[in-house]
Amino acid sequence: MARPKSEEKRLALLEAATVTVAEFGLGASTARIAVRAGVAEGTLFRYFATKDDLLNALYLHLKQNLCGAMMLDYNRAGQIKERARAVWNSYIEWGLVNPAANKAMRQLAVSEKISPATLASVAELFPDLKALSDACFFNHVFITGQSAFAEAIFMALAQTTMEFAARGTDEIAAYKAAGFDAMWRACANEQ
Amino acid sequence: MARPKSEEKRLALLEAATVTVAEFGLGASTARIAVRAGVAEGTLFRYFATKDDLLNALYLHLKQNLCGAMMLDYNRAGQIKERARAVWNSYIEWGLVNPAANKAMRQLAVSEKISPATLASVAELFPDLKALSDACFFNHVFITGQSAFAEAIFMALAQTTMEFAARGTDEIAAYKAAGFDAMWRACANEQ
Amino acid sequence: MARPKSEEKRLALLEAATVTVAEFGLGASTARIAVRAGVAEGTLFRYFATKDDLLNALYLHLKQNLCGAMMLDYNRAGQIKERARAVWNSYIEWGLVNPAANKAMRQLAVSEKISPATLASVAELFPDLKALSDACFFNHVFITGQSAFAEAIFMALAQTTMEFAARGTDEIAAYKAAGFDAMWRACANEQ
Amino acid sequence: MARPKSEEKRLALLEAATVTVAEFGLGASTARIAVRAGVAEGTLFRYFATKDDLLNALYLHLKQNLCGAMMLDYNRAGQIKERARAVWNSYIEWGLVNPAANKAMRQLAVSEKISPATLASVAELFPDLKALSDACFFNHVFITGQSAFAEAIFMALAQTTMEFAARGTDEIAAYKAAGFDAMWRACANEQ
DNA sequence: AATGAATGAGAATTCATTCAT
DNA sequence: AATGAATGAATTCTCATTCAT
Repeated sequence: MARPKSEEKRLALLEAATVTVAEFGLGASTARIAVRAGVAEGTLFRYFATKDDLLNALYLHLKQNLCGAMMLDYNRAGQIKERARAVWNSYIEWGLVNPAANKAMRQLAVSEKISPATLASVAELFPDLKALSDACFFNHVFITGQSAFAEAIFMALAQTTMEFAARGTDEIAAYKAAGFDAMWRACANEQ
Repeated sequence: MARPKSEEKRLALLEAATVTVAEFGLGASTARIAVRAGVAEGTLFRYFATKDDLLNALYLHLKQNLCGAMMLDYNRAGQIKERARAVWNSYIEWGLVNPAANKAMRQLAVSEKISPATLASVAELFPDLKALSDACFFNHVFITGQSAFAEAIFMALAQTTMEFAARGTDEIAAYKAAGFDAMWRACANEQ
Repeated sequence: MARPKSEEKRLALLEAATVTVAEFGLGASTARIAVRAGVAEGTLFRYFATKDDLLNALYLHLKQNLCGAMMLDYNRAGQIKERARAVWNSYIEWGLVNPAANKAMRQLAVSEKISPATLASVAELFPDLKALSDACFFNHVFITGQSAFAEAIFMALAQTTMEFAARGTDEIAAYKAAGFDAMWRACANEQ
Repeated sequence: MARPKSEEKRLALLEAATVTVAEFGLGASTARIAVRAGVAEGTLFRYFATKDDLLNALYLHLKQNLCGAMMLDYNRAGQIKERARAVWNSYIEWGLVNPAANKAMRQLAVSEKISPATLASVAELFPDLKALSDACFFNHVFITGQSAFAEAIFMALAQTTMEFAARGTDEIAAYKAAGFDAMWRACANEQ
């Protein structure tokens, strides 16, 4: 092989896309992304055939990052509520530490650009999370036993909490706790 | 600028912008919006100096619509929980009846286009809603007594409920009720 | 109406496209064509929605020009052979006077860009020409009575003649006559 | 440049260029040609320094193929008319059997890409053909005795015949014969 | 006041060619 | 010798905005 395609460049492009999309929205130009990644514009298209491909790859990448962060402190043997709290806290912290990633992810989530295939890949990330939500909460949220609604509530509340926590550094811990309590009251079986 | 001649055209432009933004995202071109509104390309700019002005006006317009819908059945003399439920139901229904408006509103909400001035105007809409949230719930959500966090939770849960309710016509009522209960558990003082 | 779309600009664009395509082939860029026409590049696309549309319009335009030239001296009352010769001479002369047009036309003819609709429009140009070919020659060329083959031979020989005539100014008349004789021998009923 | 290693690859590239140019025109990308030839993008440029070089080599290659085919059945001892008919038939059949080659050749012929050197090389191909045309026909076509004009007429009529013959499989023989007769009437001394 | 023609700065994407491996 | 990653100029087309009518 002549030269292997560089994983480093791929990551640089995804990273550049993250901050550029966070700053300019989905209208962020491939030119700007390429410059920020330190590669030629043509190079971007060797790694991602179209801008939409890049955006889909970016969404998956960010979700992977997020889920990875959420599972870092995860203790399978812990109490259910404490496991949930650990995941919750990791989520909030990830968002605070990676504001651009979080912002880009939200832009992508409401856009029409994410393909069903990407959504399917995302859904398969970290089955532990799914097991957690199935196992420990949400039964009374919705009768059919499907936890998708409860999961969505979890995400929505976490997102809201994150936004408020991001405003003032002092109150982060307070928002984190209050948000978790609200989520727990809203969703959990056992109070 | 002097008051533009035709309020009717202004509304036609906002309506056209709603469906066009819902369909194409914020990249929707002014030409397309103008065509859909039945006016010439240049005419749009007699009503809104720039595209950003149009988007800001659109956001305010949609929020006004939504808030108006939420207050329609509002009975100031009712029980607190029933008042909250009425507002909740109105919100969900508005989203289901106006999917394009809801979608456009969400796109605008996560974009960078909405100015602080617009956000301030939106915040002042319908003080009754603020009073309701201040008066009746949420005290235990957050210590400082500011209800902004609780309001945001209300909106986030309503939005989530709407998305699920929109999927199947059968389960609308079930989602509406389950979502309200979750919100009430999460936020209200008195269960 | 604000301003009527200028026929003058349309013609300038077609003229510019003619010489630019003659010089650079079908790869001639829209930027170059617009500059040569003295309009902004964006303007080109207000007159022709796509480059292909422009090329189709150009083909039709050139064929109209050519056919117009061929019919200029046409005397419906003349002898058949003299009518044929007049058309032949007009064709050759048009090609010599408008080498860029002739060259562009040939490029377009062998390309895949010309749509069936354009070909149909071209076929309807100047029914007199069709009548001439039907009426006066070619019966013995092909048995089925369809004159398309004979017409194609006519065009092919004229094109060939034109190329040779274009080389030296002295021999134009000689080539014109020799070419016509060859064509007449090849195609006509009555010698 | 030293002789490149693999004649096989050179031919694969020319073959790939033939079908790719037939399909996409002269805009066919070198990358596509390389892929079709089963070699890497860069490899193409080890065999042909530039795309134009490739196109020139392709033109010469196709002409050689065609001329080779035309001379296959050539019987130097035969009757003049029969020799001419054999060449004619071989030409038509080559075009029908190799439509991509024929199409690519025509695109190249009208393009600006073919250099005088290539044209000169082509002109020297198969002196037998030249001898045939000198010897046997065309004297009355043009006074100067140069047979280039007659040759061009031969080619033009053959091309036209080929196009019509390619349309319907039934009438191939009929077109072949009718085309030859027309050519013979147009060009030959002795009827 | 309304129109829509005109604009030129970008937009995404392609491509011939080079060069490190 | 062969590869294919990298490049950046060029391409077609879009678009917000202006301005003559």
